[in-house]
This record gives sequence, C-alpha cells and structure tokens, in this order.
Amino acid sequence: MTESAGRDRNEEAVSRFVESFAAQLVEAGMQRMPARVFAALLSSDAGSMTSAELGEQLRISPAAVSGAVRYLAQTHMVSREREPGSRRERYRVHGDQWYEALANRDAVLKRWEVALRDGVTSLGADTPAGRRISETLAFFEFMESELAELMQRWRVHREKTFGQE
Amino acid sequence: MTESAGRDRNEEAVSRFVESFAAQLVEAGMQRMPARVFAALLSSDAGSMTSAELGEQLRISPAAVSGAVRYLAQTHMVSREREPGSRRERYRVHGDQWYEALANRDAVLKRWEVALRDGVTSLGADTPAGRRISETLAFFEFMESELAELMQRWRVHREKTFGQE
DNA sequence: CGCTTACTTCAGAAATTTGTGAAGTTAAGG
DNA sequence: CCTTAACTTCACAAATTTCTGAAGTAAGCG
Repeated sequence: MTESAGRDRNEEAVSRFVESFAAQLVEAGMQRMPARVFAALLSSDAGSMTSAELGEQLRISPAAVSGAVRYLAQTHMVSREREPGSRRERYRVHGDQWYEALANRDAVLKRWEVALRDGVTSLGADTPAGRRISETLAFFEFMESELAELMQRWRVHREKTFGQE
Repeated sequence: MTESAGRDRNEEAVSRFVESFAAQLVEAGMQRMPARVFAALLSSDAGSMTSAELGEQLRISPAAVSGAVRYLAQTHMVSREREPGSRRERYRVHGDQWYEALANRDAVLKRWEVALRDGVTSLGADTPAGRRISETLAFFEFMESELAELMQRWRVHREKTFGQE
C-alpha cells in the first residue's frame, strides 16, 4: 500500500463518519453547516482545524466556514484560537468544554420557563389550563436543577474512566 | 363587561401564550405547525381539541392540522381519541405522557451512539480522534442511563407537589 | 346503498433558509 | 505605509421546506 493510498482511505473514513454524525445532529435540529464543522473538528486528530482545512474537507466556501464557526463559538461548542505570529485562526473542540455546552441547553430551558410563567399568569393559575402549564413549568424547573448535579456526576465518572489523561 | 368581551380577551391571552411558547419550541428545533398545535393543546382547558377547533384558533387549513397531528402522534407528544358515535377526532396532551415523550429524546441519543461507535471503529480506537469520539460516546451512554433515574425522581417529586389530583 | 361529514393525501405556489461569490475589513510583514 | 493574506459581511440565486386548495378516502346516518 502506498502512503498516499493509505491517507486517501483514511480521509474517506473520516469523511464518512463526519457526514453521518453530522446528519444525526441535523436531524436533531442543528443547522447543517455548524453540524458538519463540529463533526469535522471532533474527528480531527488535533481536535482543531483551520478555516482552510475545514473548507477543503467539507468542500464549502470560506463564507460558510465563517458562519458555522460564529454559531459554534456563540453556543460555546467550539473555541477560537489565534495561531501566534499569523493571522490564521484555529477552531477547537475543547475536550470537556463542549458537553458542558450541550448541557447549556439550560439557556433554552430558561427561556421556556419564562414563556410558561407568563402563560400561567395570563391564563390564571386557577384554571385547568393554568394548572397544566404550571405543572409543565415545574417539570422544567426540576430538570434544570437536576442537570447541574448530573453534570457533576459525569465529571466524576469521566475521571474514573479516562482518569490518567 | 359583556360576556363576549370577556371571552375575546381570554382568547387573545391564550393566543398570545400559544404563539410565544410555540416560538420557543421552534427556536429549539421543532417544526412550526407541530409546535403551534402542541402549544394550543397545552393551553386548552380540556387538554384536548378537535381538528376544527385547532384550525380555527391557529388559522390554518385542515391539511396543516392533519400534518402537525400526525407528527405529534408519531412522537407520542399527543394522543388521538375518537369521539364515540362520530367521526370527529380529539387530540389530547395526556398529562404525564408527554414529558415521558420528551425524555424519549432517548431514541435520538441511541442513534447518535450508533454513529459514534461506527466512528470509533473506522477511525481506530487508538488514534487521538478515536479516543475523543470514544469519550463523547461514553458521555451519551452515561446520559442515557441517568435519564431513566431522573424521570423516576421526577415522578416522585411530581407526586409530592401535585399529589392529590 | 348513497349522502354527507371528517380527515388525509398530494401537487404545486409561496415563503424561508442556505450557501456562494464578491466586496469589505483587519492586521501581519515587509 | 503598502501589500497581501485571512477572515467577515452582504446581496442574491438556488435549494428546501411549508402550507394550501383540491381531490380522494372512509365511516356514520338515513
């Protein structure tokens, strides 16, 4: 096997994984480009890639990379790093950082709770609908409070399993 | 205040809540019509509505109701009931049933895990990327196992808080 | 049985979203 | 300072999604 054939084969394997994992993320409601970029970063050996590398692997324009990365950075799924002495940037999935971000669907929960509280007030806490919405609200509040402890347990579990890193 | 003015005011309050809660669901990735139909059901006093009532409140065609309801039923957010001696149907949010369904994002988790396992295999468990993906997989497996217990705790909590219903 | 009401399906118009090329901005390196 | 490389923004074309009206199907009722 020549070296380049080996590299091609691996590139193809990476690409297959990237596209299939991204597709699942899309199905769960994530936008296509952020999903693909995220999957690509996740499956890079360094855990980080430059804009040019992303554009090449995914066959998308610099503009598309820029948009995807902005979204991912805003939601804290990915962080941006400047390569010293260059104006090239690297985008990185930061080991732990990103499931914390996933758990920050928290922000979403918060907004749901606001909407539900308004609903209870304007429909009346004493109406059947008001009570149903109250209970829904209680569910989200419960979830939110449990989420913090759950993440704590994950960190412990992670330490045990992947400890000596 | 005339009776109809009172009803109008309330209808407006309901509608405002429906649309604002639905908007939050949409932002979290849910399709518009299912979100609006779901919000409408949630804020109805009976906890259920007919196709005609939904169409009237949301100003959408029977076709749109049909599509939304099919989706909601498939994902177990809503159940369909036949009114006895009529071919009119009622769609209902069933108290408990629906957060259980929300927790059935479980199905989504399962599919993510499949994609990730494939990734570990094809990238090699001994590569840096493979290890990163392994850890991601472990995170989801952890989440999945915790989810069941979490829902159990919710049921207990719910019983305590809304007990005597 | 046929009429009628309630829901469903489907083709296509309309609206929205997505991704691009091109122009704009910023900062490194001479 | 000027040049150039790296990223960003923006207007628009293309692709996709959404919702509707119209036609189809099924079941209650006379």
